Amino acid sequence: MSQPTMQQVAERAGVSLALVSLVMRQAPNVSDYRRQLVLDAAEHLGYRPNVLARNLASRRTNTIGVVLNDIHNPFFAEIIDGIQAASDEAGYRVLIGNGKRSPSGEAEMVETFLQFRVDGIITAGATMPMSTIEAASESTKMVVVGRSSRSQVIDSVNTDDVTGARLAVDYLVELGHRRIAHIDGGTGAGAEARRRGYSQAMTDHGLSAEIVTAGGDFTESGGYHAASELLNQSSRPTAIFAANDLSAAGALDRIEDAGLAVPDDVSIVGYDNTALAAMQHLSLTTVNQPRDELGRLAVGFILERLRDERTDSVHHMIAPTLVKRKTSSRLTAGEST
Amino acid sequence: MSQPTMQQVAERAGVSLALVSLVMRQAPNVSDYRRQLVLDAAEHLGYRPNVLARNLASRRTNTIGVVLNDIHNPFFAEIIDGIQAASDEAGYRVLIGNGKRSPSGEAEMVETFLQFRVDGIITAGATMPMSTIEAASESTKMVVVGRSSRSQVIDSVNTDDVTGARLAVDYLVELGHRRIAHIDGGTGAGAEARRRGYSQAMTDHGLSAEIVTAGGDFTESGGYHAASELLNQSSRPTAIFAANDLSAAGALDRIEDAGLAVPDDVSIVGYDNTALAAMQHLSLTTVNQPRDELGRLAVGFILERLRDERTDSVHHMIAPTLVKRKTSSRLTAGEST
DNA sequence: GCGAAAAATTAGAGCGCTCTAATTTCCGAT
DNA sequence: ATCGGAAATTAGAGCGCTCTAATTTTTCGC
Repeated sequence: MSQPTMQQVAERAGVSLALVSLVMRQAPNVSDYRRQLVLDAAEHLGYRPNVLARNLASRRTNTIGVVLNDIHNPFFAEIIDGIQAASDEAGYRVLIGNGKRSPSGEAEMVETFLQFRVDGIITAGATMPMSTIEAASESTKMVVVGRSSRSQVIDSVNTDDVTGARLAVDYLVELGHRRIAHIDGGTGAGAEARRRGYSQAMTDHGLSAEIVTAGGDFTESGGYHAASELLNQSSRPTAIFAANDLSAAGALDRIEDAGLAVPDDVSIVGYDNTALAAMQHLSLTTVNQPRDELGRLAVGFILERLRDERTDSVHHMIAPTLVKRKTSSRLTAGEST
Repeated sequence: MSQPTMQQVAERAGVSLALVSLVMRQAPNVSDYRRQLVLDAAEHLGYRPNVLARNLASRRTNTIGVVLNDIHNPFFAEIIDGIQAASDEAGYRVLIGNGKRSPSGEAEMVETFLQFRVDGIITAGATMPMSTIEAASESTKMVVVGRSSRSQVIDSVNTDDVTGARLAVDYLVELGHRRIAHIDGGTGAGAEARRRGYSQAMTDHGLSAEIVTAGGDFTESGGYHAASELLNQSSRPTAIFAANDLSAAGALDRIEDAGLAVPDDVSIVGYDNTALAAMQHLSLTTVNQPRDELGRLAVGFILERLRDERTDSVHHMIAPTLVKRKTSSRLTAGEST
């Protein structure tokens, strides 16, 4: 399992170690003749640069680490696309870590990436304490995606969740709904803001008495159980605004289990506009977050910092939009009873 | 951004570099007194081991890399759980790479992991040439998951796809279906075997004349388009066996778009039994692959090799099972016309 | 054909850690 | 006190690469 080293390549090519290094780093000022000698020797030996040694010596890894709160949540997986596209363009490789939906799981992945000395870390939907993230920022460039932040040191990219939640509520009210319940995201990233947007919007519409929140956790089963709770109430809601698509899907399941129809008996609005929501079979009305753009911007912020183009923190907030699909409809007479 | 080193910790603790190294590696034979001195100094300085240097010197990374064919496919994401659980137990960290559904994307991730000198690589649903994988196995321990292999050097873990496909066809035939079409997985991992199992089963049931395969690619949109193709045929199938859940979901969408009902007009069976299929709203009849077990076994194989407990290759094949849900039903008189 | 500047190549000192071998310290037994 | 072996600690040589400074070779104007 021992691999050929630069030294061996150098010997075979009859040049110095340093020249091989220059060739491997695509440096200019290497004659075509020698370059070819080196490349041939490397090829022949099956030489593969040892990134560990290279990074140790150069103090750069050309790698961006991405810590996903939950690899099973399509929202996070979709952010990866934008991250990868932007990283590819910039010549950075991306490594992914799964936080297993727990703050400690996320923190461990951050620690792993720090030990690998990655050039930057993007956390998507992080639930770990901001202090953990700020501490990490002393060692590498950190960007938080999908979680609001007013940190003086950490950059962030996210959509305006308060507005997003309002969008959902406004729309449901417009459809005639009044008993609009919310399945929240618990301690998940963005959950608090969405909860707040929901409450504010309800209050603005004079529906503060109708505010009902069931505890979810951004998972399908969480949504399922929260919906159970809502259905067991004396006056069940005619509409549910779920904090993300996954829990909206869970709620949908529960409602259908109860023999009720969506949207005829209950309207549902999700959040994120993941591929899941777009499936025509589900066709979930939801609040769109531009995942690809979120990912691209996050990479951009890291690159800016790596190039020392900026040192003060930036908080980029994107306006969400509502995507109307088939899980929402005008309140009918029968429903309101 | 410069980090404290062992040297600095040693100076602050008033001990040698070597002693700090011993403490960091949890070596025995270090007095409690000195150990505490070192730990305090490390704590105070915010010392964090440099994995690059450690790995370079020790020639081990304690890391397993996982290359997913497609991070958006829940089947692969679910395999991660088993991999992570088993790795955690063994004290290995796991890093994930996304192959972006392309052989070259996968190969690049393998190369990245090799350059990082990970101790082992698990490829899930790999579509890259076996030769690429075998080449990589000269540098690290490789395991292939979800793709059959009879390689003399690479270990593999997968379910018996031929049998799985038969299970699906047998069941549909049992329900009275004869015009059973297949949406395949194109060049995806396992696609060939499932296609073969489908054909064999159809033939065994005397239905070789009914064999119809539409080209898919393991994605939702692929399933959607393949279903279009099938619906446009003169005699449309009464049942569709899709090569995975994602394409089954796509087919479902297309069928509903056409104003047909599932399962009343067309029965659908998927493959993988991902969380997607289990969603009650979809409730997809499908062939179960034990994702968690696949992941755990894969890690186990790597560990065995790392411990030099085995050098000859192992091909572990798990028997799939059928999970009957709501997208399949007995053929009714109306359908067969 | 000569000297100076430009281009190409190389020597060598790290990067931060591990690990073997050597050294020092500690202890109980004599 | 003294000795031997076990326990604890340390010196120092790498691991495979980068990068600055120095050296050698080439190029070109006159």
